[in-house]
Amino acid sequence: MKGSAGIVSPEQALPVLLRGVVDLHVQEEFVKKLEKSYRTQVPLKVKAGFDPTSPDLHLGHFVLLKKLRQFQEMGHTVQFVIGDFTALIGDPTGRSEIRKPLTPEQITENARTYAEQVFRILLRDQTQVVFNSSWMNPLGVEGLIRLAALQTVARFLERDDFQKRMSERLPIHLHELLYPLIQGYDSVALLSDVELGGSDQLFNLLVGRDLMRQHQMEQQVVLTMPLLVGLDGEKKMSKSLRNSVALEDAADQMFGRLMSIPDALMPSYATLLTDLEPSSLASMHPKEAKVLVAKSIVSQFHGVAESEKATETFEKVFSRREMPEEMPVFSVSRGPVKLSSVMVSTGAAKSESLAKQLIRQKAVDWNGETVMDPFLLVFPAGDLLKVGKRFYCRVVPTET
RNA sequence: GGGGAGGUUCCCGAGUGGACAAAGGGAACAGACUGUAAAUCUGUCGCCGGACGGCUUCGGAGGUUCGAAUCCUCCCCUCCCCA
Repeated sequence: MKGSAGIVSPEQALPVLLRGVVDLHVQEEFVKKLEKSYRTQVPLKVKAGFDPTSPDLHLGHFVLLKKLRQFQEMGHTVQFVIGDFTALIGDPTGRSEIRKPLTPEQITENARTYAEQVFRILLRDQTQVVFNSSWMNPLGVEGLIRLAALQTVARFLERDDFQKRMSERLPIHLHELLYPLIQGYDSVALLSDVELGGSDQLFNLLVGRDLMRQHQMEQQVVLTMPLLVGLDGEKKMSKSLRNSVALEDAADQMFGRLMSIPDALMPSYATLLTDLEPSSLASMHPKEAKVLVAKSIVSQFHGVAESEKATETFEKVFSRREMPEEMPVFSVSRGPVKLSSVMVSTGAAKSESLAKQLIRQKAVDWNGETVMDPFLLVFPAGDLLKVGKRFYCRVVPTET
């Protein structure tokens, strides 16, 4: 399935490439580009930008990455833009948050970890990683002003996140208006054929089209993907809302977190994160369907074997409430020690007060028995500690 | 530049001299029930401690008070109207 086996025909490519897509501007142009590319066997340049604002990518990003990967499998090239320049601004899309500017060190560091994570999914030889500072810096103030002259304030304020902020009397900073301009200019600099983004990016992406036209270039086709709803079932997935699943998560953890999504999320997860047919899942028991989806997602990151194993562990630990086969081992002073302090040193609780609180809530098991005494003293010798539903470990005395 | 409104704990949002670590809601965490779903019920929810108590919070810095989130002064930030 992978590799540069040439460009695939539009008939074959379209159903895959359009799966899950929200907006497509403009269908005819897209088909035309695909046809031309097929005819000439020159890959399309498919751009997607990422702000190096947070170092951890999650499944929300994966929606886009997966789509990019599909383009690659159809023979096209990805332009992976790291918005190191744009990061100075922070995308105003969405909320009222005003982002703090990142230091250059943070940006470089984030960009580096990005690459690591991204190439779990994207094909290296069909990916061009670029930093937008490399053309934004040379542009200079004068260039920026010329760019700004191409768009109007009315148009930039018309987008509904700004409208909303205005009606809620929240600040809009001048530089935020510049954001779409810069993102759009990336497309000019890169001569992109297609730009992909979240559906909330539509405005930014369309500005790209506009700027290209104003630069007498062939306009990019714009394609948006839905925003993945987070584990809470309400808000979009984001790390700061703590409703996300990180691409770096271990198989077990990833599987478990996916099993906790509300049923209502299933169809969209299936469509956007797997190649499963959502309609075929509808007739299944919701839990079975969820297992299938979770397994399929996990296998894309950890392989089939690992995802099978994660499924089994999950069934064992949570459905049958048995102990997992593998668990971390911590060594602690040989005792007598307060259980509460053991909990702190194993990371099960942040402080002894909190640990005792958990004990009072009957959340702590020591060797399979619920602990009732917050002041229990223990003599660790390979004992089993369980805190809450998820924390398991074995505690051994330190050697010396 | 002029006039008005406002900045409270993770978020929203009460509180206008003591009973305030600060109502209420949300989020989060834990327990019951389950399919680690949803819904529901219960508990916890600034930090620390063998729980009495101690320490740090209400934009910032000072001040007045026995005592301030609440009063005064200066500063910073935001919103609205006018120019």
